[in-house]
Amino acid sequence: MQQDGSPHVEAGPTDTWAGVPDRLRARGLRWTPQRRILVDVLSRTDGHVTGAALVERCREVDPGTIPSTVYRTLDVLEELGVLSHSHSADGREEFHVLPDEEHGHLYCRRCGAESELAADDPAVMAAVAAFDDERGFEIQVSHLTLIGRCADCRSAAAD
Amino acid sequence: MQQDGSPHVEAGPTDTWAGVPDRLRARGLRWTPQRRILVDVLSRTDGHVTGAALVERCREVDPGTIPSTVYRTLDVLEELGVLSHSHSADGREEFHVLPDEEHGHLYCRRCGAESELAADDPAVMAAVAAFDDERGFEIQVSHLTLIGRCADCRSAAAD
DNA sequence: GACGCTATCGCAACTGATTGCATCAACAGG
DNA sequence: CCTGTTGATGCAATCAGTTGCGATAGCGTC
Repeated sequence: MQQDGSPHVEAGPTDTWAGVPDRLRARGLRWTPQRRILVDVLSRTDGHVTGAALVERCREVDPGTIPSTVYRTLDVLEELGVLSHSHSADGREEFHVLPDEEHGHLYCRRCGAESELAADDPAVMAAVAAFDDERGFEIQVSHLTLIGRCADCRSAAAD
Repeated sequence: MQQDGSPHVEAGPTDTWAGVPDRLRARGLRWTPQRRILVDVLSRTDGHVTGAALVERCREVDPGTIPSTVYRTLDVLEELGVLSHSHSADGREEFHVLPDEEHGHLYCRRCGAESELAADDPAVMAAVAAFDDERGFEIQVSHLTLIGRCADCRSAAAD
């Protein structure tokens, strides 16, 4: 099933997940059934998911899934670089699958609207540049959650 | 004890707390012993505190303090505008006493260093201006926690 | 000063996430 | 294929914070 003769190496998302077992072993870590399930769930996930949602999705596959195992595996995978986490407006953990574009979030505290913030958004780039210039600080956009008021709510509120 | 004859109205932090009972009642809300304790603790607090720390400090005064009461009162006080909350780098709640200058936080994910970010910091102002211009979004600086790498760690790490 | 409305409290259960520890099993080496 | 090392798991306890609900009590009104 894989003798397609094509010599080039797949560098897409599929390959990212396929390489995980070996990358773990190369570090002296192990490839276990529990990790296989989580990676499987993650590979079918795009964008962001909360930790709790991942636990639940793993439980659909294996009802015996234990939360601590999931969270510990997420830590390992984050160190491996295949995902990153941030905290949503309410402080809960949110995981981002890295093959997706790195991005942060914008959250309006009045209407509750949430939108993504691409790393190449002009405002984000300006902010990143400002902190780089002024303080030499490198903002991790994937962990960025801005809380405030959106344009609609600002014009709606006179106060 | 208060006939100092001075006609001007105190507008400092002391006054902010002293006015809380009436401001609550003016909204049809109530001034209770539990709220008195929390406000007392807050008035002796400057900068930021976690919710858990506030619960503990209230317990020092009244060992019977119940967490849910504290958190609910904190919500009320936030609505009143005497404090605001944000989430620290690990997602835990952090409360800011408003009489202090509004500020955000900078957190280095490598060395763990944390520093304050004044609202009038050049980089903060540039970021706020960028989001205002580009999206009409008003960043709430008091809820701002930037995660990334500080200048020291960037130069230390070649990678 | 007593009354009644209803905001607030206390409690218990629950959610999301973390930690310590004894046990188990992945996988490298023989 | 068997064995030993040690990383990972399961479990139970714990932490931070939230929610629903019946009981209590603040405070405006009579």
